[in-house]
Amino acid sequence: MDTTQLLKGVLDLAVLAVLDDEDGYGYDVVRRLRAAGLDDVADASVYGTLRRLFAAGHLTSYVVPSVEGPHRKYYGLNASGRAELDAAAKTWSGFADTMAALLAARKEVAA
Amino acid sequence: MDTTQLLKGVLDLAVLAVLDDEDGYGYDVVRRLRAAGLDDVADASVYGTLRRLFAAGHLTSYVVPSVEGPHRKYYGLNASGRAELDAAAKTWSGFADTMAALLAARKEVAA
DNA sequence: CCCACTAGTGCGCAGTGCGCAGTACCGTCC
DNA sequence: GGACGGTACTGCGCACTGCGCACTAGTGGG
Repeated sequence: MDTTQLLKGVLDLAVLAVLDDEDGYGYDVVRRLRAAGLDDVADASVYGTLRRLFAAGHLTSYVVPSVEGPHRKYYGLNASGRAELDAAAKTWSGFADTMAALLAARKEVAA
Repeated sequence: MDTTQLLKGVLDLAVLAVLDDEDGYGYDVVRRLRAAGLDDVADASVYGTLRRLFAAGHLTSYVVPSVEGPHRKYYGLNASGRAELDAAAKTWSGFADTMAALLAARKEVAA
């Protein structure tokens, strides 16, 4: 099974969740997601997601110069973002529950 | 949040799970998935998934004529399919757990 | 000087679910 | 007996989104 396909639609949620914890910039969000267990997220995906969420009006953005490299573009949740996070989390939970029920109903091959 | 995106990569798993329960044909699998809570799966997606899984060697197939409509193309899991189901279920569980942890870590806005 | 790490952007591709149209078989209703 | 609706499957092209890869650019080290 391809884990990158599982990310479809969920990466938004993951990024929102990470940013709700604390503002962050792309490179850092990638690290946090990896640390959280999403080992194989590609950086391009995260940057793209951030831009998409920003364009959708869910994020605020501000640039902070760095002493150890190029500037960092920080992103943070605004009200719309928090609402979106809430809604997405709810949708996800419902979906996950449905899948869990579907899997529980199958013959117990690997008990 | 778009539920159709959540299905990406998971539809295989859902179809495998449904077929593990009992052999079925496309039209029927759609109904079973809908009944299981996956309300908005499109039939074309299920047919496509079945063909893909069959092409991948995970399914057996046999045609059964029907007295109340066109023939039905039944699909069933073979050993490879069951192995795939097992692996996919495991992958999914791990992924779902990771997401759950990520969501649990966020500030409790909607306790 | 070249390389590695940090940080971001852009382009085009790939997988997969969906919409929609079409085919075909059956029973019913007018 | 022809139109219609439910059953059942196929095919085509589109949309979304994650990924690979190349590129820019700043910093510090061998």
